[in-house]
Amino acid sequence: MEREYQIKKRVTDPGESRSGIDYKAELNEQQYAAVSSDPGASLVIAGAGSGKTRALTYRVAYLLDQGVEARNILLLTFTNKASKEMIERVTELVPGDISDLWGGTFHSIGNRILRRHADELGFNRSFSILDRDDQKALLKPIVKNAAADVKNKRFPKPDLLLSIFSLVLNTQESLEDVLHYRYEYLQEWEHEIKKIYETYIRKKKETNSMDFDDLLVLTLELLKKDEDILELYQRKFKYVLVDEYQDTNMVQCEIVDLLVGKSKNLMVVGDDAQSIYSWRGADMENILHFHMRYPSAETYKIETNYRSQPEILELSNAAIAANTEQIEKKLTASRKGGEMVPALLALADPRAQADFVAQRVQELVDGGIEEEEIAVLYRAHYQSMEIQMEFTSRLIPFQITSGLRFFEQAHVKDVSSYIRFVVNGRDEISFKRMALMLPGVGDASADKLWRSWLKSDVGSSDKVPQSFSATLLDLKVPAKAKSHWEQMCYTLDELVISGGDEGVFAAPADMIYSIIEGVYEDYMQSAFDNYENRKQDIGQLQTYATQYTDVMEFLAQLSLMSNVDGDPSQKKQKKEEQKGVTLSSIHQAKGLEWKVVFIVWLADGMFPNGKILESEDNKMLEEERRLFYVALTRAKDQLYLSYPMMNPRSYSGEVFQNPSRFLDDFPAELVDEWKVNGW
DNA sequence: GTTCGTTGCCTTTTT
DNA sequence: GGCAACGAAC
Repeated sequence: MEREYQIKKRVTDPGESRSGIDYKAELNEQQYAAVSSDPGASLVIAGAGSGKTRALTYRVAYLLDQGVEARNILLLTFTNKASKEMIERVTELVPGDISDLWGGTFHSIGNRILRRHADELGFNRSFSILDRDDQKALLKPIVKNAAADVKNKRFPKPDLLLSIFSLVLNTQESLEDVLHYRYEYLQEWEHEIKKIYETYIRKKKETNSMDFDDLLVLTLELLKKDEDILELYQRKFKYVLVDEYQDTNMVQCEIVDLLVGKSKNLMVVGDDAQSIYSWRGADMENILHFHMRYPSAETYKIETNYRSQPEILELSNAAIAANTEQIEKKLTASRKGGEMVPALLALADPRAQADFVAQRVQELVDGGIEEEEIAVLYRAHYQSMEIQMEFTSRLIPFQITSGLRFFEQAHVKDVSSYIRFVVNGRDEISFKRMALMLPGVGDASADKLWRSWLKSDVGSSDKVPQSFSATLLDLKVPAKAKSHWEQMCYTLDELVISGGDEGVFAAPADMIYSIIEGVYEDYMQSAFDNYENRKQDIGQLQTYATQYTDVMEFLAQLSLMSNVDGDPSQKKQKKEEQKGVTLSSIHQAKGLEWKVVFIVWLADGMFPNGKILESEDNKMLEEERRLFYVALTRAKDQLYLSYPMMNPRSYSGEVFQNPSRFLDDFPAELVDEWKVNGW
């Protein structure tokens, strides 16, 4: 017998909120308007330091208070760090459990969706994720084998090719157009590049691997292709919120539009003045023309800056005013001024600049400012060299958001290659990485081994094998490698627990243990001079892995999480409260703030970047200026702008440098010029 | 086929 | 000044 039964939605009294938050009291008028806006589409333009994150987190709380269920909310952010922070803050705000809320970066949400439906796209659910290094490893042999002219010295390097491919995917332009409009000087190779591109795509499929761009592009493809799946997610995500909307690209924008569907309950938050990712395909048009896609959208502006001294804000506003393309808004300071006028310093050379920064930092610290409240920002990582050296010799503690991420270090990738291969038997890159660690095995032998593996019954099946050694031990390896090879095979066996007709994966942390004991410790000792440090890193990786029971989730996390966002050492760092002065690229400093900020290398050709000046592309120069704006608006109390007048190491031969043209964009009286040692 | 040493090249920003 | 690509010897 059937019986109709309905679960009724609990009705909440509109006057009383479940969390007990007094929204009107805790938010300013503009914030409140945005947070309490009606369902439907809304565009929130939130200036630097205006409490953007606050608005977004309160919006989520507000929705929950309105009776919206957590599992019906999707919160898209730009970095893992931002998503973590927001979810933590929402958890503090509302009483209920919000673990059902989907929050994360576009890439991680894409990964989550693709893991469920990869087979629809010709992939297996255990697909590997390729980082830049893996991509290069995959692409290199393709370029080598490509016909004709690739031997030519001027033929683009794999790195450049990958950037081009990435742009193609992220802008959804054709390869021909990208070459034509952005890389005119490469057009003569169009035919070869196209062939390489096609082979690269095919190879990714063959090896059951996706690169970062695929996580977006294939998600979009899936949603476009399969109406049922699209509907499933449209029904699930009744409310979609997007942070840093000014930095979304075509693909991300389309994904959002599709997911939002007919309900159109979408809130996007951003600041066009802080759009700094166009080189990654980000398109400011998305935010500038939001109302064209959502004609009924309400626009909210949040224009009170709580962060900076008025002197700093005034300077920032003046600096960005030189840009033509922007949404009109006027940021006003809520803070009182008078502490300090921003300083401008011309130093003799990079060493003198480092000297100045270090000495000033010491004075500030002696004056009672904590090191954690100070940051040194620069355009490119290599510009931090002299400062690192100076800080080190003066024993000033610092933490650096370096170019290399924790998970991208060779030894971490070595260890994970064993796991990746076991999980995804078609992962050629990982297999070869393992093989190349054996003595006497080079590219050629690795390739041979790989092909024999593929031909074997086990290797050609998508099932998880119960034993690797049963197949791999039969393969021919160079005599030198024999004993190591056997050891490796038995180690791989340990990563799988034999179950019914298919193997079952061991826990990630146990896998790492087996790998260290079985093969990697020996290898590490022979291959690296700083063996001890690396061993510690691997130990950290192992500790980190204990949080995970699902290997695939663990691997995805390794690929998607960057160092800055939250590497495994973060727990340790938290104990020490992120010790030291921060050295960071401006891109990575986005969304953060410090009491004291130094911006260094403000010389033409360094910042703005020389390549951009050469290109004479005004759009790119404007983006560069926005980057400068982002840097300026990180400062709360004190701001120091400096540049070296000479750069002896400049490889362009230009030893003397001009001050950055951005310094001409504001009236001179907005800064104090500090004269150092009579210069 | 692999490894090691030399030359010559080029330096942005990241999920 | 670092790394990739190339060429020469094991």
